Amino acid sequence: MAILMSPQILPRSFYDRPTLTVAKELLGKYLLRRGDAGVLAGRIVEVEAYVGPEDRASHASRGKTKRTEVMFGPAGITYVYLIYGMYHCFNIVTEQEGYPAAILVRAVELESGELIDGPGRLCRRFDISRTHTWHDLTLGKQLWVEDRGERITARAMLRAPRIGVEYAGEWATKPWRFRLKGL
DNA sequence: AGATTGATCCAT
DNA sequence: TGGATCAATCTG
Repeated sequence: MAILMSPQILPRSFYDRPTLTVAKELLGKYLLRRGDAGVLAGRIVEVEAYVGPEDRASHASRGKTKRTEVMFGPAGITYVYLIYGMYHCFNIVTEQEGYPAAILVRAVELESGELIDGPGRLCRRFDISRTHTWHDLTLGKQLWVEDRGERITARAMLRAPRIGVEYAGEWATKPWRFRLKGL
């Protein structure tokens, strides 16, 4: 007998684990955004992990600054930054407080089937901007992530180097991008 | 391939 | 305080 699972808001304990584990498990979860027009849902289909103070691709690799201190914060909060003066990028902070790590959400699939491919396009569609940084995703208000019971196997995902971090030397080659196959 | 755009960071 | 840089996207 199948167990029907009602959507579960991901708790802090989900995010407070090794970032690569959280990144893989975020595939198939749903990003939800409540706005004036109702609730928009997107199935997360691509993410990238930024892990620890040594990761030279990570904004946190040059230490704690006003911008990056959120990456050192508690798991389950958001880090949203502006890139190239034009686009926002939405990240989820992971691991224990004091350890800088986050996951960039790069693509989602809407319930209509439309693919929102790219972090800037995602933030534009979901109306996410820097004002949402430090938002707590575990409260189910405005912005949260749900488990709807879907499980993604390792062979259903593509693993590849992260995009746009060629400056990061050996860190640029780490296969810390995860994307569902066959989109 | 080149333009766009402005917040951020550090030193020239 | 100036200038290089940038976890992207669009247009050609």
